[in-house]
Amino acid sequence: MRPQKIKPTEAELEILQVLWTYGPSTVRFVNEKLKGERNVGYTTSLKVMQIMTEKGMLDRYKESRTHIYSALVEEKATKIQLMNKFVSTLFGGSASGMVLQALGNHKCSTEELDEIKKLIESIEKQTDHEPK
Amino acid sequence: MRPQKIKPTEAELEILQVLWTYGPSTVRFVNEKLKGERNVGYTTSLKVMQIMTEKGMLDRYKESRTHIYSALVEEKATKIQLMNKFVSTLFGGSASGMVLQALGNHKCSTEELDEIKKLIESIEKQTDHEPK
DNA sequence: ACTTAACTACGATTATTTTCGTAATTAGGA
DNA sequence: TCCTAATTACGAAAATAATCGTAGTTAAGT
Repeated sequence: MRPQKIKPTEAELEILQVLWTYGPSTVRFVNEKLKGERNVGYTTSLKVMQIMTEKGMLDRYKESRTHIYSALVEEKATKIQLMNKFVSTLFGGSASGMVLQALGNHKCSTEELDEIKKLIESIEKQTDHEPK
Repeated sequence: MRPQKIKPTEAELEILQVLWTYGPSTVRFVNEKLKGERNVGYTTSLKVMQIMTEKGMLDRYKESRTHIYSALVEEKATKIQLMNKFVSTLFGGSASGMVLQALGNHKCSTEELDEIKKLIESIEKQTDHEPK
């Protein structure tokens, strides 16, 4: 009953990331951004984006000679799904297990840590008042 | 300068997960576990494990007619590396960003949340006393 | 109208990963 | 010892992903 199985490849994910961050963009723009990270040809990006469009991950419209592409798959839903898979494969489905690992091995600012604490407290409060 | 680049494929990761969880195992055992999740043939598992051995991810020794395989790549280090990549691709390198997302969309027990809080506090304490 | 630069379409190649069939090997029981 | 069932080795096909060259198209400026 779920909307659809979203399973972007590595290359597709990079492109989605650009579109999510900057909004609807041309192939040229996306490719420039990707080239900031690694070496990738223009037609390579073009091809992947065409395939993504076929798959229904992207939409596009023509503006003058170029196409403007935009993401059809939603950022939040996609990340949640990828994280679910990640957590289930590597941490036996335990989100807290992953969180402990993540916090233990990344530098976080005090502000970030505070934000997490706040979230935890709000979750705990909810649980108290609405025990389901 | 790092030991090596660990980049297990999906199938390899599943196998590592079994070996990490249950310790040194036969192909038969690993394959049974995998079949609990999805359909996969015996020789398929065998082949992947042979390849992993070639790559140096697994070691094995012969016991009677069967081989006993064990993971050579360390569980913690591997997970950390995979998480780093995951966080950097999907959350712009912000671990706290991922944590917020994870906590917001998974069910965690009160105990788990408390454990996370404890960790955060201990990190904050460290930062206070050893400002680097 | 012509030229040019940018863009798209598309096929094809390469690389990687996953899968499995088949033959050879081996140990244990009849 | 011989048969059988389990196991390994190996090659190769199938599936998936990533890459790029080339040809054709288009619009903008001259």
